[in-house]
Amino acid sequence: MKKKSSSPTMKDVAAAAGVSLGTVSKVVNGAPVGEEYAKRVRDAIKKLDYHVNIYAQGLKADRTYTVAVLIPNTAHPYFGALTYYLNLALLKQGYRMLLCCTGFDVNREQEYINMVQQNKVDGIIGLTYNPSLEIGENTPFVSIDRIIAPNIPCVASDNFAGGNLAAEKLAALGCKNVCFLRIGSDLNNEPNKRRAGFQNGCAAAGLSYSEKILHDGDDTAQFGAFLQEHVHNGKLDFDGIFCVTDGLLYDIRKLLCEMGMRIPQDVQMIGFDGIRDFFDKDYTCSTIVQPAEAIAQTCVSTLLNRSAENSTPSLICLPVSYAPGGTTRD
Amino acid sequence: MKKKSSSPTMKDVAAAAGVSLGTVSKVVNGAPVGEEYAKRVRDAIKKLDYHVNIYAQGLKADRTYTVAVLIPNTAHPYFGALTYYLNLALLKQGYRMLLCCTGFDVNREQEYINMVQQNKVDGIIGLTYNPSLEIGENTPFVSIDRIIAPNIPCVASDNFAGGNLAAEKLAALGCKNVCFLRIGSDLNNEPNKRRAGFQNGCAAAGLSYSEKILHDGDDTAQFGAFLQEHVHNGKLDFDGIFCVTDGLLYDIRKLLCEMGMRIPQDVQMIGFDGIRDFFDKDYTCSTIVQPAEAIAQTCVSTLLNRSAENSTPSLICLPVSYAPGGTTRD
DNA sequence: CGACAAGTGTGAAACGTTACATGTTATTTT
DNA sequence: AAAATAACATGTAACGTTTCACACTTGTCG
Repeated sequence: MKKKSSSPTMKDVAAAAGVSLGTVSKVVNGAPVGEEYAKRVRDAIKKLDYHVNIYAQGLKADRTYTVAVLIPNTAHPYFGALTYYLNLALLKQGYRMLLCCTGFDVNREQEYINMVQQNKVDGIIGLTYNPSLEIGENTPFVSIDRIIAPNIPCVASDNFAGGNLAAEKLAALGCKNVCFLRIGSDLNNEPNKRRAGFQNGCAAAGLSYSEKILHDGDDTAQFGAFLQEHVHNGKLDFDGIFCVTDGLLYDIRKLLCEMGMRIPQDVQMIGFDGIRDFFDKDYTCSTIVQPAEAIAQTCVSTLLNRSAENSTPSLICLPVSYAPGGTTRD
Repeated sequence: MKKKSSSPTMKDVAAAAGVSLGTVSKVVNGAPVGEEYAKRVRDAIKKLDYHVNIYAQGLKADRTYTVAVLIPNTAHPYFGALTYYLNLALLKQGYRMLLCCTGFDVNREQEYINMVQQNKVDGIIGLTYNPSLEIGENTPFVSIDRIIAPNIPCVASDNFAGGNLAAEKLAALGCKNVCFLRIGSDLNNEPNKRRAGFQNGCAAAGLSYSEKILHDGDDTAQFGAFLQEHVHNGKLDFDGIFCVTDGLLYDIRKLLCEMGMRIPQDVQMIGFDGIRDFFDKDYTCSTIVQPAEAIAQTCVSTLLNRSAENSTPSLICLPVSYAPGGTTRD
């Protein structure tokens, strides 16, 4: 017995419409076909509920309508949001998304890239940390937040402007002594420009600047020790803190609360990312908002148009904005 | 000029090893091959850096090593974590993951299912809300948190036990008057058993029980109004609150803080899901922890072994646990 | 009126793999 | 020692598309 559930093929459509295989293919792919034939084919397609087999298509045409997305971990709200918007933008363009979570593991990043290249995806969008990633010439790649090579487009929000904006806001909110906190890799990636932007803004506004920077693998308890050192007469030396991400802000907020500091009464805090609550409504802290949806859309359009215009800029910066979220007095 | 970058094919390997195409195929697929030949083939594969073309394989073998995952929105921490662990579990089994974010849209759920079925994925893992989902007979499906049909396995954590555990913990922490808060669809899905479990636990521990339940689309401000009604002489009627998810807990906590209530001094709160902080270390609130990693692994193993043993139970419940996270006095 | 071009349908040959029927050895049985 | 039987390599026919050379129809022009 023949498989009942097997989908109809182009051959079936051709037979039903009384035309040849090639004609059906042309109709499916929008090649010029006489109206009378085209109609017969379209009717047959509808009647049989025919859909092209992407594996046959991919084999023949080297075109798979599939894009691989490399992201560290979807469990992090910002990366999760980025993934969601990438999925949406790809869907809108008729592309499927192969998700590859790298878990911040530089080896897994490379393994995934090798894997998806053999799988002949149409392109890769990656937020990676491997400083010496090897990407095949034949697979279009768009990078997020990290400049990998001159010929690989990088999409990021304007991190320098964001850092600058945080300083301006803290100054406008009455802060005098501010502090920058960061943890993360020391790569020369875009988010690390937040610090320079913040320093620039502090200098312009005449704010007193301090900082504490930890690296991957450092014990975050060092932030607690640092903050303790800066308490005098029960008061914190800083009246404003800029955290490199909202995630870090949560942790620092917890530490400060345990130290008896009130937020925003005693210290005002600004984070970076723009993470929102469960209902996607309010921001969970005062924050510099990255335009996640715009970043995702830009990645997708850059990737899909890459071959079209070969004058793609190597860095595309998208504007950030400020949103109050309870950790500042506005 | 021929495409330089095109990958080597089985034919190239066969030529390099001096054997036939079929022999290479056997080696690749683990069929019995003479050791001498096998070695020649393995060497050639390594030398040419050959990898099978999954599109040719999928076309011929109807086996694609790809699983589609339907999830509402990866931007939500719990769904994001589930996605991450699913990705990991699938990778470990050699499967690729096609991500399909449905945005809680029942129509998109159905569209995605239709799409991935035509794309001949090997199976689907879905956390869906459409009460009348149509799933083709030929595509294995494993459902999360929702019983769709008797022949479709459902993986969920033990929601009833979790609700019960929340009541036990609140009682042990000294609560007398507790309240259950929920918002969401009214589907007969597994998470909705949290309420019954909590009621059961309250009755067993002699706690006074109240509840406020909102439905999809309701204005969450109603929770604020409800809580305001239950303030007498500046004190809240409840000394313990069980929120149906951690996400809801965050919002309620924010409301209570704005009302001047201190947590956990005035009210103790327990959520459900087990969302952790940015560094995957601490819990962000006291919570009933769903074993996200175990759920993901169970989904994958159930899906991949489904045809093997056709005696798969229709509901697989995984144990939950309690974790303090600052919103209770422990 | 014959030739030529433009437009468009047709059939066959790929794409890289797997499966199955054949061949070819090497090994065992009587 | 001849025959039967393993064991395993080979070649070929699919799988469902796309593409390309070719054929056929029309219409146009000298």
